[in-house]
Amino acid sequence: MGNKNISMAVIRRLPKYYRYLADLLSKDVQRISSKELSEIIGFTASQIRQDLNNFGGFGQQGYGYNVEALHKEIGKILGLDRKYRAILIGAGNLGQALTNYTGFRLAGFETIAVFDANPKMIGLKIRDFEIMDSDNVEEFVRENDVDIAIVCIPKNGAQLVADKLVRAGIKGIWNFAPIDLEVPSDIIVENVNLTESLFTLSYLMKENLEG
Amino acid sequence: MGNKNISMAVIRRLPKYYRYLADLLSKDVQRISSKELSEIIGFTASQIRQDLNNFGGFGQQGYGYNVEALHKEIGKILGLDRKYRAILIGAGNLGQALTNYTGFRLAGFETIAVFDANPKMIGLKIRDFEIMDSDNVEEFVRENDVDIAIVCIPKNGAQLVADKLVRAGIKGIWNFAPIDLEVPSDIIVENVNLTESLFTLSYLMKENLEG
DNA sequence: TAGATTGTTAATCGATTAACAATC
DNA sequence: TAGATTGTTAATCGATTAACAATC
Repeated sequence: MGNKNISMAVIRRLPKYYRYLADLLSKDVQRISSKELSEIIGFTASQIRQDLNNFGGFGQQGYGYNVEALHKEIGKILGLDRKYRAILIGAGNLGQALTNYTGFRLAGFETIAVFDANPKMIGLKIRDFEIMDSDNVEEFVRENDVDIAIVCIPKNGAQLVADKLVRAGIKGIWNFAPIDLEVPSDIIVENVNLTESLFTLSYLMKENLEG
Repeated sequence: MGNKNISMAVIRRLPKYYRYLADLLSKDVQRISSKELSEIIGFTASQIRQDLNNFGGFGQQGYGYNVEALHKEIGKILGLDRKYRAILIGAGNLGQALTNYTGFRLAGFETIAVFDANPKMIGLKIRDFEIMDSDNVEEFVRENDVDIAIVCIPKNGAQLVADKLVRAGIKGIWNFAPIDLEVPSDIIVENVNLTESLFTLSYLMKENLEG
């Protein structure tokens, strides 16, 4: 049962709800009204109620929301109760950082292999992973149950790797290459584009300095 | 002369225009119409014309846009012709990756110092930088001309560091800590929240699998 | 019960798209 | 000139906010 059309604007607010609810939970806050939450999270109370009601009536009139229950519900909505098997492609600086990134496991993602195209890297170890040859990634995805690929390679090779992954049956890509990958519409791509973020910062800095 | 109110939606599309125009330029394409650009970038032609006209009339009726000129103009709008002096705080995996990230210099950002709180890290070298003690960051910002700080530390210490930076007169923060920093409204904060990105991917994967 | 706060409908606002006169 | 395409105004669409009846 996929949900009726939830807009990306709503979806991208969900992790924020989850995070603020976890904070409240760690402070032993039992319940919270949309008004109180609005004050700490910075969305309007109205928006909070609208957002949550896309997924169900989690609150109670006159009471508000139970923090623990809501936190758990949003976790479920985000799919954090699931396990996804991931491979990482591109064991450069960023790739290594992500391999060691613990938030990854907390979200239910488990890295099962690491690949690189550089012969000097192949065979070296990152955490428990012996770096494998990128040439074998298609075969590996075919023969193992891989849900997502984390793509951390320069933009030149990225589309080619994406094509391989798609052929091998990958379901999602967490893409750090500064390029818009072209994939069939049933493959999920979530981009983290540091260049775009940096350019945005540059723009805002410039505007701010000029007044 | 700051621009009339440009929405964030428009601003976040600018880096994409810049990137696609660079691609066209590298393919020696001289001119392009909003319709042609729309086909490769995936925005509507109407939106492209609206977006660009926020900043000036860069096109010519009956002709379209000169690729090189437009690319250059957007670079200027993004402030890529400027120099910003940056420090990096938190020399862990991600911090090291960013220190070595070349796109950074291409955008006009120059790293001038690297800090870490871990005594075992202090004194070690990353690229040309001897890692300095985070305790000295406030003093350093005060005494040197620092425009932005790249914050790559765990969320616990992040607000405290941000407070120090603000006191010392920082103008912008590129924030990788998974927390919403509270800073005065004249300080620019650009967030890169890997956890939120990952949770979004998890949500979309789940929805996709469930149909 | 009275007070509080949700869930939900209606109103507003802003962003996107369509249309077309201006003009190269 | 005729054709193409912009710049810009108007129309549409979608997202946010306001309002309030339902109800705990």
